[in-house]
Parts: sequence; C-alpha cells; structure tokens
Amino acid sequence: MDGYDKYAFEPFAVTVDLAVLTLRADALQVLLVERGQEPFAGQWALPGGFVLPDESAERAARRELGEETGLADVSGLHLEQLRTYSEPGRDPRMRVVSVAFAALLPDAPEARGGGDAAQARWTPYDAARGLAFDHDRILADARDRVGAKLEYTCLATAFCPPEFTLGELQQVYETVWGTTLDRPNFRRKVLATPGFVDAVPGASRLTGGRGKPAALYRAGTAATLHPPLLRPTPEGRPA
Amino acid sequence: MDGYDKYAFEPFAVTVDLAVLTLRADALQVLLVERGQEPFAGQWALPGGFVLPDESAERAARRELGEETGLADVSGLHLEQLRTYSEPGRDPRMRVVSVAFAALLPDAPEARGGGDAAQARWTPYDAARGLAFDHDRILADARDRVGAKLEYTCLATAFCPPEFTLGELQQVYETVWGTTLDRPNFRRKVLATPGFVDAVPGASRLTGGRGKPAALYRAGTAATLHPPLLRPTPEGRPA
DNA sequence: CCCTTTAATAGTCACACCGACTATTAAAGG
DNA sequence: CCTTTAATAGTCGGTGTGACTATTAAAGGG
Repeated sequence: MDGYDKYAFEPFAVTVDLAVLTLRADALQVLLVERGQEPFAGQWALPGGFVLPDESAERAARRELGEETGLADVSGLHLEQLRTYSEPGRDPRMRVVSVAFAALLPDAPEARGGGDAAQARWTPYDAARGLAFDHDRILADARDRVGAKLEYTCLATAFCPPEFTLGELQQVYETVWGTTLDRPNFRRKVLATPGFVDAVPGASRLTGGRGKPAALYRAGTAATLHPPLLRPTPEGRPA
Repeated sequence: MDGYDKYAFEPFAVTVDLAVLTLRADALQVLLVERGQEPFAGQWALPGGFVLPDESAERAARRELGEETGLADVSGLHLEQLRTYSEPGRDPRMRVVSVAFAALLPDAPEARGGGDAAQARWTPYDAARGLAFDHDRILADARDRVGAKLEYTCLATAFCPPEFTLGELQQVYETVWGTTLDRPNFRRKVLATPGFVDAVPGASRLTGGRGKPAALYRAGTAATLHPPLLRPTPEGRPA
C-alpha cells in the first residue's frame, strides 16, 4: 500500500464472476450465461460483471446474483468469496482482475435470461466445460471449495430449503462429493452435532409417495462442525 | 464478464497486501512497515504495493515479499492468497482493491527496511494493532486462515527450516494456536501420517544444551492431513 | 567420573467416534 | 390387508486420540 509514487500505477478493470450452484435432479448444477459478444461470443460463461464505483465486490456479486437468477430476495443466500484471478492474459481485451464468488441456492427457479441480455441456463456441473475466459478453472475451484467446506461447516444447509429432511441433507453431501453415504450413520452424525439442525416438531414431508414420511428439520445456529464430517477416503489415504 | 458496454467501467488501483508471518522467540510475529506518507503517515502497516501491468497478483506478492524481507530467494516460501478487500472507503485517496496474501517464513532475518524507503520491523502478532487502512482485519484473517490450515494440511512445515525436530514442529502448532499439546501424542500423530515428515537418518540436533538431542526430520511430500490434526476444543464444543 | 538434570522417545489404557451392518417402525398403494 | 418403500433404531468391532506413566539418552556440574 506504500509507494504510490514509486511505480506508475496502472488502472485495472475489476469484475466479479459467480459460480451459482444448486441441486437439481440429484445433480450439482451451475448457472451459465451465453456470451453475446466477442471475445468468446456464443460460448458459455459464468455470470458476472463490473464492480461499480461505489460498491464492494461482495455487493456487486449479490447484485449480479439477483439480476442473473431473477430472484426477488437474494439477501439470505450464501455467498462466498473464492479467490481473485489476475493473470495478465485472462481477458484478451484489457487487464481485468476478477473476484470470484460461489453462490449456493436451495431451489432453482428456471433461469430467465438475467440482467444482461444474454441467455441463461442451468447446466450440470459435469457438462459445464469449455467455458469462456478462465471460467473452467473458477468453476472447478468453486466445487473444490464447497466440497471441502461441507466437511467442517454447516454449509450444506445452504443448498436446502428452509425446511428439509435428513435425506435431502444427505443428498447434498452425496451429490457434491460424488459419493454415497450410509444413511443411519449420516443421521447419527448430524443429530449428534448440536446446532447443526433443529427438528421441526410434528412436521413431516411426503417424499413423493411411498414410504414413511421423513421428519423435517431447519438449519441450526452452529456454523462449524466439530468434529468434522469427513468424506470417505478415496483411496490409499489413512482413514 | 459480460456487459462491457452496459456499465461505465471505473478504473481501480489494484494492490497486494502481505501478512508475512514467522516464529521468533516462541511467538508468532508479523513484518510491519512504517508509513512515510499520508494517509496514516507514521503508522504501521502490512507491506504491499501495486500490481504491475504485466504481472499477476501472485507474482506481485512474491516480488514484494522479496523486496520487503531482503531475502535473496523467496521462491520456496509458502505464499497463500487470503481474499480480496474491496470496500469503497478503505483507502481515503482513491478506489483501491487489494488482494491479500499470507506468507510463511521459517527463520526470520532481521527486517532491513525493504524495497520502499519505509522502516520495517518484526512485531509480535498480539502487539500488532492499530495498523493503517483495514490491515488489522487482514492480519486477523491471515492468522485465522493459517491456524485453520494447520489442522488439515502440512502447512506447519512452512514455518520450519529445511531440517527440524518434532519439538520445533510442535512449537509451530502451539504458537499459532495459542495452546499446548501433549508431546507424545503429537509425535504419534505426526509419525502416523504418511508423507507428513521424513526422518533424516542418523541426524540429530542439540536443542541448545541440556537433554537428549532430538532426531531431525524434513517436510514430506503429503499436502493434506487425513485425518486432520484438530486443535483442542476451546470449550463447550463436542470433541 | 559420576550423578543430576533435561528432554526425547516408548508404551499403556480407556473412551469416543465411525464404518458396516441388521432390525424395526411407519406410512402409501394396490 | 398385505406388500412395498423408506425412515428410524440399534449393535459391534476397529481405530484414533486424550491422559498418563515409564524409559532412554545426552549435557553439565560437582
């Protein structure tokens, strides 16, 4: 922050890029917009835009989130700063520094084109490749971060509606991690963590027809999980 | 990234700020520079500077690190992007967006004034308050991040010289966390984690005089700890 | 040269947690 | 009413870890 007079200081454009994640059809999906102009015209990209003169990157991200999803109230949604991408060549036109965010949505309204004229679409994570700029990398970083934070925070509830079943919560873990979990063990672990979820007395949700309806829960007040809920060790690592 | 023509785009100054951390005298210390000009003239601040037109924030951070510490080779040092601070009012002169990094040093050479003319000094973490700009916040975030990453990564070795004793490694945890750890248990845990440390055959280090010399170890190839080395639960949280 | 001091290293024990698994309960649908 | 489906309850063994004790190895002082 010192030395303002030592180096000629170069003006940068500062943008935000959003990895808007949700669970649809038992798959992790991401909101993509189709670019209408060069560079990368016709290609898909993460939504984003410039940080305005009087707002922080966080405010810009939340504003863009509202514009792109078309949701009236995005104030309760989980928004998390990932990191900043600043490679000199990442935008061919000019020097753009982008602050990337991950946003987590419980239910996914149909994408409706968003603030910019560009078309918007939910896309399964695994199918979201070949994005414009360095957005493949940003999206991968978002998934990594979210997956890691599921282990030691209560972030999973950010993917769930206000009231949810333990089966739905488990689906979050299984979908993001790409693993399966033992249902009784998952249940035991979650209920044994105070503040993770609170039971909604007497309520239950029909899971679509057959079977015993599951009890409903709300997100608790805890933010972190101690001890963490570690994902199954992929291989070779000690459990 | 879209909509270049929709919003008037405002140029920002982009800087990096560094929380350069080391262990000196059994305390976590941070490198501070004294500001020579307004605003905050005479106050202490984290070292940092502008990102140059042809470099990424990471490159700028490493360059600044070399300039500020006076170290010849900073290529092996651990440098970690924390987050980006972009509140509109954080610099009274102009709109400055700052990408913050944490740098971890094994041994601390005396601070020597650094690249900018400003005076530089190692300061115990607990005494580093009242910094310029939002640097109190950045420094606190740096400590939080490093403390958290000690739990589930091999980051602790970044504070150690190439060869170190398990006692020194334990000191890292105890100093950053502000706790004490049981030595036999720490030893068992570290040695049971493959790839965390590798024994240096036959070597030992006199610990300053009395007592049995400890065996020496080098950092292993593993990057993460599975299962993690959780810090003692402060209180009230389930173990 | 021995004896004390200091610190590293080795080992023990019990408890909590977790993975794997089986059993029971409760509701929906035919 | 019986079958199906899924939630919920319970069991058991292994493992990791906290708390603790015992042993070993060297330095330094008398």
